[in-house]
Amino acid sequence: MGQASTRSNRSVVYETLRRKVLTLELAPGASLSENELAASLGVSRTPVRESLILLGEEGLVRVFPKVGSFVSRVDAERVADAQFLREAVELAAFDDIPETLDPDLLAELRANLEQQREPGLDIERFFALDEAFHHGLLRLSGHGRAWSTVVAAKGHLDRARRLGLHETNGVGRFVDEHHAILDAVVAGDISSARASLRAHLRAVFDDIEKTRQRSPELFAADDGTVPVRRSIAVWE
Amino acid sequence: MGQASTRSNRSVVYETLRRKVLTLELAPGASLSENELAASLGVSRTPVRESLILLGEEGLVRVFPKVGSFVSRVDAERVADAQFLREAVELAAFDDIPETLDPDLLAELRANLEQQREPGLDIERFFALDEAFHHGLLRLSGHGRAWSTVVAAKGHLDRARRLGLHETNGVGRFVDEHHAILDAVVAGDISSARASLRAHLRAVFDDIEKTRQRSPELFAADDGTVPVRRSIAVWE
DNA sequence: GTGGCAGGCCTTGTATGTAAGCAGCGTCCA
DNA sequence: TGGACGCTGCTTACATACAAGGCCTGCCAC
Repeated sequence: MGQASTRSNRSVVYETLRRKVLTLELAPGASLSENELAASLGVSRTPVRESLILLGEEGLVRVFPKVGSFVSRVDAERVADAQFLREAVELAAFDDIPETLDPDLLAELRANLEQQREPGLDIERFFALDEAFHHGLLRLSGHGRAWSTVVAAKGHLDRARRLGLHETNGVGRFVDEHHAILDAVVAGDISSARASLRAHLRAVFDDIEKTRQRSPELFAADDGTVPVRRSIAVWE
Repeated sequence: MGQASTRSNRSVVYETLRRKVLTLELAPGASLSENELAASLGVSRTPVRESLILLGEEGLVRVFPKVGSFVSRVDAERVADAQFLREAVELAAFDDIPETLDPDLLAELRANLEQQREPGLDIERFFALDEAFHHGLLRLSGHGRAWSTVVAAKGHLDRARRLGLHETNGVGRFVDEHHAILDAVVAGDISSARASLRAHLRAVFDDIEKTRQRSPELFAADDGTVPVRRSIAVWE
C-alpha cells in the first residue's frame, strides 16, 4: 500500500470503512468480505479484519462467525438510544458553561455558523459543520472530550439522518436553530439555550421518525438472522 | 485451547484482560507484551492483539507502535469525563421514568439492595451489585441499553474508585444512598430522586478526588511518553 | 570519564497459511 | 413431487512467518 504518511494501514482502512458506512455508500445489509475488502484496498486481511472488529464494537457492522460480516441495518432502537445519549450529554454540558466564554472558541463557532449560511451548501459539508458546531458547544463548557463517546454511539443516528435527507426541506431551519442556541449562550441565558438545544435535537429526531413512518423498510431491525448473502452491490 | 463453550478465544481474552485491568490486578503502567500474554493464556498472538486493540479504544491500554503496549495510567481528566458522562445519562433517564414501574424490575432492585446490606460483604461483590443497581435504574426508565456506553467510558472511573478503597470507611453510606434513591423513585418523587442520585454520584467522585489529593502519584497522567519498560510485575 | 555509534533484541504491524463451520444447491430416493 | 442428505464453496477464527523500526547496551574513540 502506497500511503506516504506514518499512519498505520489499519487506521486508514478503519476510517475509510467507517466513512462509507456512515454515508450509506456501503448500504445497510451489504456484505463485507474480508478477502474482497483486502483486495479492494490493496492490503492484507489483517488490518481489514481488525477494522471490522472495531466497527462491530460500534454497532455499525455485524460479524457472524464463520458466516460473514455485514453492514448493520439502521435499528430504530439504537437510533433512539443515541438520541437519548447525545441529548443527555449536550444538555448537561450547559450546566457547566463558564461565565466568560473562551473568545477563540467563540470566534470559531461564529465562523462555523457563517459557513453554514453559505448558499449552495453541500450536504456532506453541512454535516461536517454540524458536527463541529455541537462539538464546539461541548468544548465551551469544558467537556469537549466527552464528544468522542457521543460520536462512537451515534453512528446509527447519523445514518438515519441521511436516510431521511430527501424528505427534508433543506437544512436552513437547523442552521437558524444553531444561531438561536449560540445567541442564547452568548447572552448568558442558559435556560433559554437549554430549551433551544433540546428543541433542536428533538426536531432532528422527529424528522427521523417521520422518515421511519414513511419508509419503515429502511429501518428493518437487526434480528440476529443473517442477511441475504451477496445482497447489494458493495465496494467501488 | 480447551474451552468447551462456543465463545471465541478473543472474547475470553478480552474479558480476562479487561477484568484484570479494572481490578488493578494489572497495574497502571504495566507492560503488556503480545507474545507474553499469548504464551500465558495459551493462545496465539492474534486474539491477544485484537483484545489489546479493543482495550486501547476504551482507553484502558496504550499501544505504542513498535515499542510496546502498556496498561494506561489512571488519568484524572478521563475520570472526570466519565463522571460527567454517567451523571448526565443517569440523571436524564429519570426524566423518562414511567408512572407505573415494572414490578419484576422493581423486585430485582429491592433484592439487590438487600444483598448490599449483607454483613461481611466482599468489596468486589459490592461493586458488582452497585453496577447492577445503576444499570437497573436506567432500565426502569427504558434506557437500559445506554448503560453499555457508560460502561465503556467509565473504566478510568472504576479504577480510580478501587485506588481509593483503602481510604474509604466502608460502603455503608453508599448503600444508604442507594436506598434513598430507590425509595424516592418508588414514591414518585422524581425531583427528590434526581437530587439523591446526583448527591450520591458526587459523593463517589469526591472520594476519588480526596484520594487523588493524598496520593497524586497514583494518578500520573498519560503524557504520551513510554512508561519504564518491564516496569511492574504483570501476569499471574 | 564521557560522548557517540553500532549491533542485537524486543516490540508491534502486516501478510499468509491452516482449521473449522455454516449455507445453499444439487442429487438421489421415496 | 417433495424431502433429506451430502458436497462444494464460501466465510471467519486462529496460528504463524516475515517485515520494519525503536530502545538499550556495550564498545570504542577521545
